[in-house]
Amino acid sequence: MEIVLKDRIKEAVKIIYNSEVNDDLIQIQETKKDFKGDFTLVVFPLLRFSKNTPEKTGETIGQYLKDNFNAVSGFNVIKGFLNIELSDAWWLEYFRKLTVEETHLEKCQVSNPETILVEYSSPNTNKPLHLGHIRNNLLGYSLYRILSGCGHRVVKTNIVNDRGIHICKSMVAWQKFGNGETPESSGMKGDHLVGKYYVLFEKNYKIQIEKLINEGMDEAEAKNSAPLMKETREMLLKWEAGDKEVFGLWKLMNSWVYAGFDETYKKLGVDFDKIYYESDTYKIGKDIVLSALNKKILYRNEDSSIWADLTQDGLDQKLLLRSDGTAVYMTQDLGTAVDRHNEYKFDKNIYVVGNEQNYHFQVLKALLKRMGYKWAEGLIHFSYGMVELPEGRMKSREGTIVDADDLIKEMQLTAREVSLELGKLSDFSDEEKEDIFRKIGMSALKYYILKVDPKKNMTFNPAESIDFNGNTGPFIQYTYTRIKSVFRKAKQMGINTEQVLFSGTKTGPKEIELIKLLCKFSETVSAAATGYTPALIANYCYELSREYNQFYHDFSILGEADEGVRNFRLVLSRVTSEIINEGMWLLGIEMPERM
RNA sequence: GGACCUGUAGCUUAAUUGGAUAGAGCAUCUGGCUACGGACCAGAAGGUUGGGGGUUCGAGUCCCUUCAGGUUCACCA
Repeated sequence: MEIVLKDRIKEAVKIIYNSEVNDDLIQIQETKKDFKGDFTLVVFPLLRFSKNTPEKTGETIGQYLKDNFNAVSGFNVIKGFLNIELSDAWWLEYFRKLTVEETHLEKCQVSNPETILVEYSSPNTNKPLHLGHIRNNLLGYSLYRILSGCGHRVVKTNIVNDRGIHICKSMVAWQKFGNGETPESSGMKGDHLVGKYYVLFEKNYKIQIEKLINEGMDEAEAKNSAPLMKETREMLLKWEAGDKEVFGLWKLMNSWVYAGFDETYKKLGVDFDKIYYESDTYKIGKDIVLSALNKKILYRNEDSSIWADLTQDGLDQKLLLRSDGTAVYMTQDLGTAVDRHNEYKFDKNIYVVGNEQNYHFQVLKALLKRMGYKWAEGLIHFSYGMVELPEGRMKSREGTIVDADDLIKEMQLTAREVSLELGKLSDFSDEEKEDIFRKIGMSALKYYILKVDPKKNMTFNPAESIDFNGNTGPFIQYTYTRIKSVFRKAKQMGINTEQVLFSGTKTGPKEIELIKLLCKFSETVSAAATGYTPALIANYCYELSREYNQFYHDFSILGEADEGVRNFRLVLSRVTSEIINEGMWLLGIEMPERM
C-alpha cells in the first residue's frame, strides 16, 4: 500500500507543483495511534517544491489524493504531517485477500533467492551448553526459518570446536583424576561429565601456578611452566601428530559430549543440515596459510611462527601458525570458510557468533580478501549481544554460569506448576499434559530471549523466574488457544466453520484495527529477514495478540445474532490464529491447541 | 594505551532507521467474570532517553565532548 500511495503522491506533486521528486523525499509512515488516519506523509521534504507552508502543502496534496484515489476516504493535516485515511472498503478488500492465502508468507517471497549458510551453535566440546548458547541457538534457528520462509535456500551448519588446547585440558584432567569414570558409571550426562574435568583442570592448574609464584617465578612464566600445562601442550602435539592413544581418548570423550549435546539440541528444537568439525578443517587452514606464505601474503617470524600483517587494513599483526607449527582458531576458520565455499558456492555465509568476536571476523574477512577469495564479501558476522546477569557476565570461576539443561528443566517445571494450578487440562492424559507443559515452558524461554533486539546485550536475572503473563510466549499461546477454543465451541453449536465465508459488510473500528495489523505481517517478516532481526516478529506477535484480546473481550463472536457479523468475526479470528501460528513458527516456538 | 559497543520508568525492554505528546510488560495501586478460556481486559502512577554542547523545520536516533559500564587488540577459543 505504501508503494501505491507513494506513486500517487509523486503524481500529485508532479501535477500540482510540476516537479519530479525522488522516492526518498516521499516519507510515508503509519499514522500514530493518537491521530486519525492510516498512513502519514511527512510534508517537510516537499516544501521546496510547493514553496508554501507545511499546512497548505499538506492540504493541497491531501485534497488531490482524496479526489483522485478512491481508496482515500479523507485526510487531516497537523503541523507538517498529512494523515491519510483509507476507506474501510479498501481495508476489507485487502483483508479478503489474506483469507484465501495458502500461507501468509506468500508476499514475503524474494525475487532472487540466494544460497545462504547459517552457522550457529558452534560449541566447544569441553563444556556443556549454557544460557549464552541458548540465545545463539535460538537466533540461528529462527534466522534459518525466516530466511527460508522468504524463499532462500538455507543450509543450517554447525562448526564443532572439537580440538585444541582447551579440549586437551579436560582430557589430561580425566586421565589424571578420572579413575575411568564414564557417563554410564556416573549417571552423568556426557557433556556435563567432561565439563567436570575441565573445571577440575583449571582448579589444579591454578594451584600449581600459585605454588610457582610463591617460589619466586613471575606470573607469565608460572602459567607457562606449570606441569599440567606442559602435559596439555604435549598432548596437543601428540594429537596433531596422530598419536593413537591420545586420539582414542579424544574420540571417546567427544562421543560422550555429542550424546549430551544432542539431547539439549532436541529439547531446544534445533537441528543442522551439515556439521563441520574443526579437527577436519584446521588442516585445510594450515595448507591455505602455507600457500599464502609462498605467495608472500604472509610472513614467517624468526621463531618460525607465521603471521599476517594487517596494519594497512587498520588491524594488527595476526598469528596464523604457532612456532611449533600447530594451528590457532583463525587458521581453522580460514579452512572452514574455504571448505564451505567449495562445497556450497554460497552467496552468503552468516556466522551467528557473539559480539565479543567482532574483531575476529573483521580479521577473517580481511585475510580471505587479501588471499584473493572474492566471495569473502558474502561473509556476514551476525553479531549478537551477550546474556548477562544483574551483576555482569556469567563466570565459571564464580559458578554463575546458567546451565542450559537446568534452565530448560526449570522452565518446564514452572509451566507445569502454573498449569496445574489453573487446572484446565484435567481431561488430558499425563503424556499429553507433559507435552503441553513442555511447549509452554519452552515458549516462555524462547520468547523471552527472541523478543530482544539481537544486537543488544540482555540481562537475565536468575532470581526472578521468567514471566508467563504479559509480553510473553505463553500469553501469545494463550491467545491462540482461545481462538482454537472458539472454533471447537462453534463446531459444537453446529456452525460449519469450514464453510464460513467472508462476507465483510458491517465492521467496527476495532475490527479494522485488527485487519491493519494482520496486513502488516508480511512486511514485518520481510523486515526481519533483511535486517536479521527475529525480534521484530516476536514483538509483532505480541502486539497482534494484545489487539485480538481486546477485540475478544469487547465483542462476542459466537453470541453475535447477526450471522454475517458473526461469520466475519470468525474469519477474522481464523486469520489471526493462522498468522500468530506462522509468526511463532518462524521463531521456532511451538503452539499448543489447548493449555 | 589503540579500536569497537552499550547507556531509555524501580526492573526487563520498544520506538517504522532523522518525524508528531518516547510505547509496552513486570512490580505497585484501583476497577471488571450469570465464561466464545481471568495465563485476560480497563484505568492510575511511574521519563530532563547518563550529563553538556552542536547539526535543522524536527534528535533517543547523526557529530563533538564528558561520565559510567562492557568487549577486544594473546603462540586462548
